[in-house]
Amino acid sequence: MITVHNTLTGQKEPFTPKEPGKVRMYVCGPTVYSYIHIGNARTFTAFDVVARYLRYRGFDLTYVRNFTDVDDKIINAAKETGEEPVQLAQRYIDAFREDAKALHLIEPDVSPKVSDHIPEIVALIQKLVDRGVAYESQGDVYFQVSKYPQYAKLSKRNLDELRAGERVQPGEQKREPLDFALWKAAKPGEPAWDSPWGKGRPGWHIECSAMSAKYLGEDFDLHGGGLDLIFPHHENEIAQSEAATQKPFCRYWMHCGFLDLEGAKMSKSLGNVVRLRDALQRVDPEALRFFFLSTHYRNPLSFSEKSLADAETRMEYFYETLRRVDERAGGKDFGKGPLHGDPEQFVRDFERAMDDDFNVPGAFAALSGLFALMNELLDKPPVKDKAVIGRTLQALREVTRKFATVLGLLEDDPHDWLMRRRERLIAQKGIDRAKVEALIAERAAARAAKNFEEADRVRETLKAMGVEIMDTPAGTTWKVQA
RNA sequence: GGCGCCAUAGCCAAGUGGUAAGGCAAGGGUCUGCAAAACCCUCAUUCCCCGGUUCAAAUCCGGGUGGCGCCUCCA
Repeated sequence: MITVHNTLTGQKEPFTPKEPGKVRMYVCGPTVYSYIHIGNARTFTAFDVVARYLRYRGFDLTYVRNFTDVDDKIINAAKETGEEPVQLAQRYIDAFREDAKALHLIEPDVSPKVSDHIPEIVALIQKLVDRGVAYESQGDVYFQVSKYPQYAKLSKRNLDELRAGERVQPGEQKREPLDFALWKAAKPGEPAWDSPWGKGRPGWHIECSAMSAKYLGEDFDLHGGGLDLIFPHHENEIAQSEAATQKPFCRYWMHCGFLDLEGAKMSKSLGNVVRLRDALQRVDPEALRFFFLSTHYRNPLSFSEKSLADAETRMEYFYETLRRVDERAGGKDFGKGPLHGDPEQFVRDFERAMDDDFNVPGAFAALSGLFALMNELLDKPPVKDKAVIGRTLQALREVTRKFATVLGLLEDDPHDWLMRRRERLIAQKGIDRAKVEALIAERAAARAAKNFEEADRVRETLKAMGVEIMDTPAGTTWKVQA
């Protein structure tokens, strides 16, 4: 039984989708006016793991994540670049797809764009107008909040307080301050579509109501997004959808906590926004995922170079272990027979943590135990029987594959991953590979001649260059110190 | 001001009534010509503070203190 912290109730609840065995999930995707930053990436990674785990648990999942490609910010950005807004939006949709792939995010089943769903949006607005909860005013259409008594049930705000703080923007034609735009009359040069209220474009919130209804139905199971979307975006979605359909909208609302930069908020005005694609130049994608997942999704997460380096060191441990396991036991036949211990115990621990509101940090404990045991079997086997060790290593390796599928980690070939990381570090530190190899050969000669003083001197020289050498039965290998 | 979140070892971080997961760092050990890697051991009588409820609280309640988010575009 999976439990989920539901923002609607503020509590952890048993997760029971409307239709048994089937989950319909909607995650608010990016507004494509620029590249996504690492905060966006954290949220998308969190829901990526939610989606993966629901599938792992056997649910038939329909996963929708939209692109908001019609919006004020896009129009403004396009003014600066001189592009057409649609063209700029498409450029950033393409960029997002690249970023998402690089971060190992699974593809949603549907990635709808606002610009492809104007008819659905217009129809939904019309329905709200017909029901008398929305009104036209000089080419704009507004949702009348006072007509929806349950307004603010998600964010639990006091309506009077909200009214006191609300200001009507110049040019807006609202009856009441809290009313929000469903449709905005076109201004010259802006993208516009025909509607019963004249040329215009959708307001911000309506697209999610229209598109989720189209692909998931009017009442679906899970809706996700960043913490900041609770108000007003999700609040407004609920109001629009429920006012239109006269039935409860989404049943479970999940919100991901913020990522900050060592305590400081990431914001454009501070000039400290870290783009995902820039971060991925410096750190391995899986290490970045590991970092995102190292704190529970609802808690704040603090980004720093140190935390990134730590994550990568941990990934190196995992991959180094897997490389050795594959070398020892990969593709071999150890026959049938008993195992050492119970590999399934790790699966049970993993699932118990994940079932509890997707507690990935808790699941990492199971992962740690699994890797410690693999290393123990490799280096200090507690049993003598080589077949038992081999079979157990293979079984444990299979368990890591299960976890990998859920976490989107450790999906690479271990050898490839380690080599790629080494290449990146060599490039970053500007290490002269030929010189390293020459020094290692020099040292090998010294060792062969039992001249250990000389050998140690070479080791020190390499160390000063940032290169660490390891003597193995197969010869001396080296790696770059992170 | 309103709403909400958070406060656990040097650091990161789980744990929402039954007596403190996991990781990093550190110290000791095994292994090694020396190292590295790996493994083993040690590392919070205690969970921001003060009260209360309970046989029992990091966990529930009340009151503080400190940090943060939203209330305006924001993942």
